[in-house]
Amino acid sequence: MQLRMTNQREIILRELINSQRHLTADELYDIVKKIMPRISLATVYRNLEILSGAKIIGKLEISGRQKRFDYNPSEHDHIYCVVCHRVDNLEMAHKGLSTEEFGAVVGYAVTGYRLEIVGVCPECQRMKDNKEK
Amino acid sequence: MQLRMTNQREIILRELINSQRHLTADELYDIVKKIMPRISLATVYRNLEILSGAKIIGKLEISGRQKRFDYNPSEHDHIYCVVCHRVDNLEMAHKGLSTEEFGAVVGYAVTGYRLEIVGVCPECQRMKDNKEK
DNA sequence: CTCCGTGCAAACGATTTGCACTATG
DNA sequence: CATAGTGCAAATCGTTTGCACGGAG
Repeated sequence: MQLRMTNQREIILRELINSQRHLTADELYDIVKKIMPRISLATVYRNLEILSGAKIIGKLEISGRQKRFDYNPSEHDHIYCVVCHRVDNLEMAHKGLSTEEFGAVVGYAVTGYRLEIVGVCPECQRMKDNKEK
Repeated sequence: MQLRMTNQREIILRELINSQRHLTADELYDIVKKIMPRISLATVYRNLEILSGAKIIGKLEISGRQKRFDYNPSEHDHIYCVVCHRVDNLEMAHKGLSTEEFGAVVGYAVTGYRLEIVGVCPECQRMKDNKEK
């Protein structure tokens, strides 16, 4: 199955990048609808899923209910506002700073952080090994 | 408004702690239903919300669609299995280790991490200042 | 007795899916 | 011209809420 560059996919991608923000599917839908009024929300969802699967954009599954999509697909950390729920990027260039210093760089008043290491647990490694035999 | 220790609240809390796992509301509901068959899922949701608000348990809003609740209310990091979606605790005692070393301690094969710093963004700080004047 | 907590069902918000149609490569 | 993608509506999933009743303090 190969990717086709449809009109709607192109506009969705372009508007996400132009926004320079971490939009939810429906925020992006509102923007794209102004350009292509007959587009459906389902199309936006489908394309965001496909584009993040292809590593063309990033997907954020953190900080609350709605997924947000990141115009920048490369690895980097995020900073989240508990009041308005916006998410900003943190450049890896500042690695080694404390969370407070990290926040200060982008003007945030830091109250905490969430760290989740991701991987495969011992049980699932074992199951995988068994399958490969 | 003060907290009452009802039968259902007691069982919900006890079973979450006994499990020593990070359960979703419906996983915990399945467990509790065996002990108290007429309990409703809404009661489980309400109590988990109240107990985490009172810092008696922790709430995890990361790693995917469903919230998970943590029997351990104190600050600590988590490690997430991409295959079975379980979440384990990481003890702060190991601070200073790399993410890979962190994973090795608990037997995980680490593939990455998610870091989100939490705070108040510059705009929201300004709004707050204005309100206080 | 007060009023917090409960069970039930219905409502809700975000996301996904089945279907017939369209259009890319 | 094959088949990936679309628009629409309905379905689904996790969670919340309104309401009348029940029980803890």
